[in-house]
Amino acid sequence: MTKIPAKPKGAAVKPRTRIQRAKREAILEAGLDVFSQEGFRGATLDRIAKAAGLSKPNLLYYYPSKDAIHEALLRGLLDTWLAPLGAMDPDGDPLTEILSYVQGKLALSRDYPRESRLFANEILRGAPNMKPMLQTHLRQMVEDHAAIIRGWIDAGRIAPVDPVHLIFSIWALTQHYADFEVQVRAVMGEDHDPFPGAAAHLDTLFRRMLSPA
Amino acid sequence: MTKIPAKPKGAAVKPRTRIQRAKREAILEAGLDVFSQEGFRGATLDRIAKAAGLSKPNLLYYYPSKDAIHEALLRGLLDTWLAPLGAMDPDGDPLTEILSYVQGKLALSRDYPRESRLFANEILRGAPNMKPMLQTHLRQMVEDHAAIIRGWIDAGRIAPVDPVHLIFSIWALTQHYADFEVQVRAVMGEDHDPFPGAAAHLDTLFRRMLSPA
DNA sequence: CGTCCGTTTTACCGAATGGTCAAATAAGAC
DNA sequence: GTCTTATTTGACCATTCGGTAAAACGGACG
Repeated sequence: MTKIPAKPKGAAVKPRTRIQRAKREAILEAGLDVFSQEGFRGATLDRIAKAAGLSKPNLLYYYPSKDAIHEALLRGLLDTWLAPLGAMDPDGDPLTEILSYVQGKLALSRDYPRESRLFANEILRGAPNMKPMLQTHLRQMVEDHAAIIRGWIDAGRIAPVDPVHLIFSIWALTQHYADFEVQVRAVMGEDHDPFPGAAAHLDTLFRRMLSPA
Repeated sequence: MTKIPAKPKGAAVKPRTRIQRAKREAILEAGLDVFSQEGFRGATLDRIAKAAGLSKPNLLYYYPSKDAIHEALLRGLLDTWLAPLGAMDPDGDPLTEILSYVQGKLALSRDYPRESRLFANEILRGAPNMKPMLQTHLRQMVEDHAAIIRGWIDAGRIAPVDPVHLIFSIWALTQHYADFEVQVRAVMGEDHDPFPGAAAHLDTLFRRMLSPA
């Protein structure tokens, strides 16, 4: 890489080199581990640094503060966590659309439990860093989906339900298997994988609730 | 109160006087506030003491450590949180039994959201202080209830479902309105009370899922 | 070689935190 | 009033925490 002029000197503002990108990625990975387990206040820079294989000052060379790491992770949640929410085709078969959304969300809980717990921790604290986003972005998303669902109901294609509470139900039921994994495993046994059973159960649940009378 | 011989000198071991009981109660109340909002690590003795109207050393006179307060609160959860679980009459009408259990649990979320969030925080951290209890007490409770439900299913009195996942569903759906209250309010609007709608929705949901075919 | 520049480390700082101690202060019991 | 015991307080401590400063390192390029 040849010398680039006008290189902003405020070290590590945007990931330029592959190395920087990799280290910042490692830090986010470590931060996700620690924040999702311990919550924001419980997480320490030392633990994150150690988990990322860096010294604390070195970590702070890439991210200027603990808050910065946390906020970067929360911003990342928008992609990993809320993007799959964007998929509900008003022209598709209602039950199929909803059921596959449910299964997709359940798969997220299985494959990205740390992200789910990070989000849960943030909400539990009162969402100090996400409230504006929830009140705008998420709210809009819910309203859009609710409108679609309401359309299906009005057309008699699924049984009538409150669309907003239906969406809450999907979130609650799927995220439960990530956020309360410890409880689920304590009840079902440590070696028992709860997800296949959960997938079948949720399919049954929503199918029966929504099948038109 | 006359002199009691062999009075254990390790100050404030068990609440003897009315005053002691009141102060310990105030501390638990303050601790519930702070722990449920901030999580274990986020809660500080200073904040708890201030919320309880005491100085920090005075607080530590009644409870020997931060852990002691936290553990006392978690022990208390068994009564406030899991006791209403004890009520499912195998000889009652299945749907009525389950639906009233659901409504009872939802009322808990409405009336004791701090307890729900305290529990959620503990589970999210991996339940370091409750795991043994979950694996014994709670597991047993779930198995007992599952057996009752399975009996109802075998008798054809409700539609077949996985009883354990059914119980998880009830917990997830009801606790969601306490633990994710901020999100619910952000989506529905701050002034909108979600609980009436939730009650109706959950009644519909479980009724449709469980009504025999 | 030296120099430049991004990176890493060592040493450190001030504030916060969980907790202690001993002295001061209520609060009965007699 | 006085003795005893329970309670409260202020001063303090060791550790941890988030963060800083500056020096040392290391590779790319002339």
